[in-house]
Amino acid sequence: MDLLSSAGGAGAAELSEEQTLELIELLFFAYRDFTSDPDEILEGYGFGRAHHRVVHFVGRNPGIRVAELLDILRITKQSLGRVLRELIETGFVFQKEGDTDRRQRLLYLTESGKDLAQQLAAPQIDRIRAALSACDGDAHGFYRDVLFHLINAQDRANVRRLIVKPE
Amino acid sequence: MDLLSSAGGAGAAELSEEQTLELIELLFFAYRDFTSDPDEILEGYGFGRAHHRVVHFVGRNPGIRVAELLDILRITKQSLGRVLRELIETGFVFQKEGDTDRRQRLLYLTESGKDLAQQLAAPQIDRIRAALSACDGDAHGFYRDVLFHLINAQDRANVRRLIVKPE
DNA sequence: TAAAATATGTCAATATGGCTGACATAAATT
DNA sequence: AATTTATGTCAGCCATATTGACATATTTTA
Repeated sequence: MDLLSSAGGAGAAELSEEQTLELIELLFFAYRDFTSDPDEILEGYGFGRAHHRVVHFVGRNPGIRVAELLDILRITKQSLGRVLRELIETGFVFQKEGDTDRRQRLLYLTESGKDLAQQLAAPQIDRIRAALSACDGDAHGFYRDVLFHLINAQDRANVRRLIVKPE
Repeated sequence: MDLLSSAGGAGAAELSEEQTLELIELLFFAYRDFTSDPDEILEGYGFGRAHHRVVHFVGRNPGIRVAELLDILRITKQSLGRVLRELIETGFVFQKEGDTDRRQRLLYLTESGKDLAQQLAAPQIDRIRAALSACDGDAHGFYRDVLFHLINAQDRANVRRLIVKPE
């Protein structure tokens, strides 16, 4: 084992500032291009990135409460309100009263909403698969672990619970 | 704090749609938190994320041309114009006429600009170092390679040239 | 040299997606 | 019965992006 290894990782010394800045920039460029495909599709519907996020998370979490969506997106209910109203008016999302708590407005995608979600996800899925195919070994595992640890420590448990779906 | 058991490998089969969707969501959450630290700092200056991007890329590429900055940010010159003007008026950026081409307005950070860039980068550097320390082995290399391959293929050479600095 | 292309800047109008603050309603909890 | 919670909405504001048109200076080209 390397004598200079850091405590947390398994043998990796701390990155230089230069190396870290490269990663900062790579994340910017990757995110820029990653969002560009759905952005083009959304234009055809008169929607923006905010609609994409709502459609995505409602699609992945049918029956999600408004409060939870707000916590995911970290925006105000006023901001979400407009986007949600548009998605409901145009028939991509619908609301259902909560079973146990009738104050809740549980959110679901309509069939059109599911189609849209799939259409938006497709190019991103392709892009990720292509990127991982171009990398060696367990790139998937490492990529996933690094992203996970970039999330605020106090939010990681919530995120894991949210994204990992039981079979 | 491991997320999932990882069983990838070289020449591994394509990721399932479910696995890919998890990566899509992780990128969203990682980016959300990654940008939150500088966002707070920027507020104190009355700046936004657009100012951050300009300060960052001018700081990393002293003497960058406006056209190249536009290509990096993928925004219109009108959008850049306002942000750039504010940064110049407040003394964080200055322009210099190009040596060979006097139409060019080469961009540089002032000392205040360098301070600001460093201040904005610091929490992101810390966050990346902490994330990589929490991961095994060559997480850095894999993370870097995946991000690189998420970039549009036709842009990768440009990005590499831009982010890798000669010693 | 004149014409065209390039690098940059700016004015005006518009759209999206955030924000704060205030207030309202219905339903659950205390 | 009073309070809290979950949600919605009105109004106004701000930041950041857009398109289109036009201006200026400079370089390149025919």
